[in-house]
Amino acid sequence: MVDTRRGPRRTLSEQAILDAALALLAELGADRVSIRGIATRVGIAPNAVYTYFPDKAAVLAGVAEQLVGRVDAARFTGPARSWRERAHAVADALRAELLVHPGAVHLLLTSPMTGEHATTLGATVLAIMTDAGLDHEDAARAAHLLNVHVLGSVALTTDGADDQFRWGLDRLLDGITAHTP
Amino acid sequence: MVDTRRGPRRTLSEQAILDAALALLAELGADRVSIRGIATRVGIAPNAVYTYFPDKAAVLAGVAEQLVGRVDAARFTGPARSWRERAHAVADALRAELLVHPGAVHLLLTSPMTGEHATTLGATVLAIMTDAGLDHEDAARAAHLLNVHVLGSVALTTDGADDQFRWGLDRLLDGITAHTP
DNA sequence: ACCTGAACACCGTTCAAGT
DNA sequence: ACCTGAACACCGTTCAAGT
Repeated sequence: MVDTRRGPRRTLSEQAILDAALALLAELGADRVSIRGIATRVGIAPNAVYTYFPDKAAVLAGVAEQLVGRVDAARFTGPARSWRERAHAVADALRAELLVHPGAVHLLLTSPMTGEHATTLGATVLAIMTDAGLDHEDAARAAHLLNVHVLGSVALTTDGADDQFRWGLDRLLDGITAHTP
Repeated sequence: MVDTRRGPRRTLSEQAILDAALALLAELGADRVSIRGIATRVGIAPNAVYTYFPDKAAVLAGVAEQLVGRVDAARFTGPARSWRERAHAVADALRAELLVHPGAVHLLLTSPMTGEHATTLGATVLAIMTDAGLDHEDAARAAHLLNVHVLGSVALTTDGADDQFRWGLDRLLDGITAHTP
């Protein structure tokens, strides 16, 4: 029994679209996330998706935002732990989030991350690097470097490879430490 | 005047397919490289491409191989320059190659790099890291780390951002240096 | 082996129209 | 504003058949 009535049903929202996209991502992988698949899942015609998002890229950007939003940035603020411990922790948390969604990395590597969650997480990492003793400019570069390492590592390794990730992260943080005054 | 005859024409090869794919990549971007587009460009029916490659993924893997083959690995071997200079040089060369082909990075991040060119370039970077004084296991990790940095940086930055790339690379090499006995 | 023609099962997106 | 139906311009891939 498919509802074929037209007009608002007041049962949908942007979030419902994103939830469907995330479910598709988890079940079928990144290359199988389609507008038509999302539409079927939420029970509307394919083109009705365009009521909520301007195009597919916007949907995928929303999914990416959703994913980075799942890592709780607040856990890595404040001087309770050393900057290095916190850097390790954010990197691990983001990586773990990406590993559970196969192909999700490519979304983050493609979509320009300008959303709210991405911004706050970026600010958190920036604060960590500032705590490390870097000036504003270097802190921004270090934050970007950490991001590159996390996303690059996940994208480039098929299996787990925890060891290689952590080894690289430690070299990277050593290099940053050596650069502080 | 389109040739509609069937049978071998002896005018095509795997290389011709890859050349067409590379041209499409340069002209239209990565998401516009299609089997049908390649077929049109070389003047055959779309399905005739499957005579040369088993599927699209194989074509894209071939393109990725072609691209890494363009960086001349031999230029970075031997003890003429220090390991650090050579590490800088390979990283720059690979990055430069990826920057001229928009979207090419995603090919390297997606296709498993098992080709001949990829293998020799990997061996070259491994040798550089061995020259740095690392044992076999750490040299492999350092080589992978460099790869992650180059591909991650290119994928994650829209504009040039030479500065950020080099800064990160220097931190990374500092960290590796500090880890040598 | 190398090719064509036709088809299958998909895509993203647009347009006109209904509520 | 939110939705449907139909269409447009594409995809990758397979199958049968011709040379």
